Amino acid sequence: MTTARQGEHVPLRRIEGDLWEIPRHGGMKVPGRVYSPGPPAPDDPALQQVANVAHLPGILRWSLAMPDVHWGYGFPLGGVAAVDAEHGAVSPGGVGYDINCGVRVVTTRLDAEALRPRLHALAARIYRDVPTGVGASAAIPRLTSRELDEVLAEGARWAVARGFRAAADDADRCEEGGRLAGADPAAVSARARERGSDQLGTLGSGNHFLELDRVARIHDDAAAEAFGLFPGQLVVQIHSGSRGLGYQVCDEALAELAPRLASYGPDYAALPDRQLACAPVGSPEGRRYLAAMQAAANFAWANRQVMTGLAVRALLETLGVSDRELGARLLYDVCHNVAKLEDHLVDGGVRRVLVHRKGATRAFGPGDPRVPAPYRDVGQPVLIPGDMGRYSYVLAGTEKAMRDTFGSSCHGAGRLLSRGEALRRARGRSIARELADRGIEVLARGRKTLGEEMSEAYKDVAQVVAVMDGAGISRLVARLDPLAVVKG
DNA sequence: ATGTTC
Repeated sequence: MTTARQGEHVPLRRIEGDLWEIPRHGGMKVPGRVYSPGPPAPDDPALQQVANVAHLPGILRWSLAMPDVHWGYGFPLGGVAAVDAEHGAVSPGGVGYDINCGVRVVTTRLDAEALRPRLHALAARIYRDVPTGVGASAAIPRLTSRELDEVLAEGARWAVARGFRAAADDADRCEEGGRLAGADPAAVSARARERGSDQLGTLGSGNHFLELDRVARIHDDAAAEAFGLFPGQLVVQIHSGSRGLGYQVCDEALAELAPRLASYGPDYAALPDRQLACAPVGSPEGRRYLAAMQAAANFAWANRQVMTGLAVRALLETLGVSDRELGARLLYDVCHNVAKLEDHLVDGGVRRVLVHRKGATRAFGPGDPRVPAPYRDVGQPVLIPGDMGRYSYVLAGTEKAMRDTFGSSCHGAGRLLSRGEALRRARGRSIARELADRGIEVLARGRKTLGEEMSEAYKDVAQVVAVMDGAGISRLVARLDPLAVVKG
């Protein structure tokens, strides 16, 4: 039996519009499906990975790729793979190193332009209070072992209860209520715990950011109203994950699963890439990874929640406004690196599935009881960050996403240039100055991250979300333009 | 993404 391998061209045929199929071949259990503006490049290694993922034991329907697909560890970023929750395989590479990396948007009642004179002071205060960079720590006092257990079990709610919040109902406005069931703090190693204990409330590095944005355009009046968005509004956007704790959980799981892969049976032994290391969902190793991954996801939610509290406090104190005048509340919080147990309609019946979303955002449609009540007529908010020099988008999930993508959408702009190539092109330039000239204040620890993260290193996220909107997978609701960016 | 090769 042949298998899809790196370096080969994958076969592609157009299904309709921007939707393309990689027909089943070799050991693929299901076809691949790729959302792409125009024909995908057949030698794109990310497409080979889409075909590789289609070999996963228990995979259902398709191996999916969103329009921001990009080569990653084993699985592509921008990929979705749903497996049978009883007989399928769980794979750490299908989640990624940054477990529950995700995005949240906090809305306010303030007009963004009106606070321009205070913008620098505000950004500087946030930059002071939210530690940034690779090894960032000490946003709040180091967690005791007992506190860390609580964070790992309770997620966002832990931080809300300790006063880190926009409003009292923040956790209800997170996907899954800001907490994954099944999380077991005891499944998180001592080393992962050590790394996490001083990192709650820290931003991290790379594409992570905390932004002050202005609602620049409304695409859908009714949905924007349901989401509490209006033109000119100041909002806070946070993109971060589970920091060193999640990295350690992923790293240890891969180290445990990779050497055992063949022992799980012929389907596992035949996987075309060792980076697809996985285990049966019900195996001891699979269950342990799931329990640790769920705990790391809860850490990430608590992390974004603490940063929310720090940012809201900075707004209140720097602007000298009351809680009521600020009117901060969480619009929504999505994870885009996670595997989740969900019920989906498969072949005419409801089935329990484990959906791996790696660089992909849940996008549940209207009427779904898993969408918070205020948004249920519209569909869940789908938060898609762009690059720091252009814009980000708020979309809404759709019924079509439920049918065609296990309720999933894209997650961001997707890299255009490697980090190295971006740095070469940034040499001799001041990216901060270039952004300042365009009215965007950026505060970052060093020049390196700014070079790696400059606009031209990324695809235009407007083109990515246009594919999702055109295919009916998510609907455009609003565009957010950055005013001030805090980076690692 | 990541105490960026414990």
